Amino acid sequence: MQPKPVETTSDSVRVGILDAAEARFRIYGLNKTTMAEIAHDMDMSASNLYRYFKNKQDIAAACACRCIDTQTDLLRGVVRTPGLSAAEKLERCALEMLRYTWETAHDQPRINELVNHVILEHRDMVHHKVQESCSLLAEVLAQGNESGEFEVADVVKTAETVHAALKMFHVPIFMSLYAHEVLMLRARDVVALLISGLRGRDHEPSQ
Amino acid sequence: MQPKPVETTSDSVRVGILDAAEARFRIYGLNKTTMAEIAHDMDMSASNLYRYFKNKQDIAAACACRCIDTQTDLLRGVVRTPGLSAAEKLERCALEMLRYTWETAHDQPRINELVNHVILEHRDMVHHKVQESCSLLAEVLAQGNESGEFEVADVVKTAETVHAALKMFHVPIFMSLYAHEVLMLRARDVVALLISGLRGRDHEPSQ
DNA sequence: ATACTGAATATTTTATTGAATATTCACTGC
DNA sequence: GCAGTGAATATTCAATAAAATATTCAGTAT
Repeated sequence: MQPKPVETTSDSVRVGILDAAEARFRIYGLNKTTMAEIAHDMDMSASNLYRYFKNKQDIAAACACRCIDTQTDLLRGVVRTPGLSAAEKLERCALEMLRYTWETAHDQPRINELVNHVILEHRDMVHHKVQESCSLLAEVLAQGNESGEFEVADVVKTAETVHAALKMFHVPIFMSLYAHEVLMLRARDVVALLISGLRGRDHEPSQ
Repeated sequence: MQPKPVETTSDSVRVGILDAAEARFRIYGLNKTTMAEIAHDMDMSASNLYRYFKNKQDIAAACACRCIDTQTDLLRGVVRTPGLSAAEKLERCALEMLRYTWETAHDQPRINELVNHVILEHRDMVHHKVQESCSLLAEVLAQGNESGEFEVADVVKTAETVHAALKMFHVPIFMSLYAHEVLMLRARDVVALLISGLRGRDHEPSQ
């Protein structure tokens, strides 16, 4: 009477394959990692990998998905931290996200390249990630409304607005264009200006 | 006693070459345009082009520079329009820039690709363009301060902050990720939120 | 000296092909 | 049926040579 083992065996193999693949992708990148190598790490034949994944692209996509989830988890961690004001959470969200994006872009260029590549054929993954981020931001805005810090009419729409204004700090391309310090200061400033706006009485989302 | 003709001849040839090159770049792109073709359009030999430009990359760079200047001119047009409030100018700046970026990305993909390529080896061009944009935004903020619409302590720094928050709408990559309408609405919302913040009394730039 | 050219040379792009890798499939042991 | 394999086939990569193009240069005309 185990609790929901469902497909324990098959699933754990899948996870194992992803772990092995990710480890190699990190070091050698997607193109320089062969199915044979991943299979060898798992003590199986290359052909057997196809029992768990449709093809190599699918393994890459699943890896990218896990990376993106890590980002969302990070945000969730901040948003669900007890004892922080909404304004503090908003700032931490922006700065944590920036830190993570920066570090990934610099310390794990291979994985970053992998994610960028996968995203090209899975636009929906980006939209899903953005939506999750916005949901979390909406939570913060709602908290701000309750505590009286903010006065936001439409938390969902405004979350999207805030997310758009912070886009620059989420996107790897900009990481190589500016120094880390500059980005941190800039992010702080943008958040401060946004918070100032969220307090305002007269902000009306269009339509 | 002409007024400053300086290098009239040589300069007009340079402009002619750039016009010819740009026309071909627009249609065929940088790589599929040869020096021989540009030279033929100008009724000269390919080797003679080198009297006016160091090499092909330089012609491309000069073309990219002209495109970027067009953008800045657009912004300047909005900022120097008489009879608009600072808030109206800010919104028009954002929307005009978005419209231009969108149209360029969609109608002139070759030129866009050219600019992106050139930017890689001339980072300074980006920074210069950003600085010019920020100067113009700073003008608007200063106007807002004078008219009482805004209360901005450091117009230069805040201009950079506003520019960062609007980054998403200036950068071609995002143009293919969202529908034009969505971007327009989102830009409007971001500007509205920023304006609301610029009115606030308590916004302090960090450091 | 300035504006220019055609021929010579250097560099880049393109095409080709053999090798490496991805993917499929018929088959084995449980 | 499920988990797995090795051999066969399809696709992609990488090295190379050939062709196209960029760049230089010696020289002409004004």
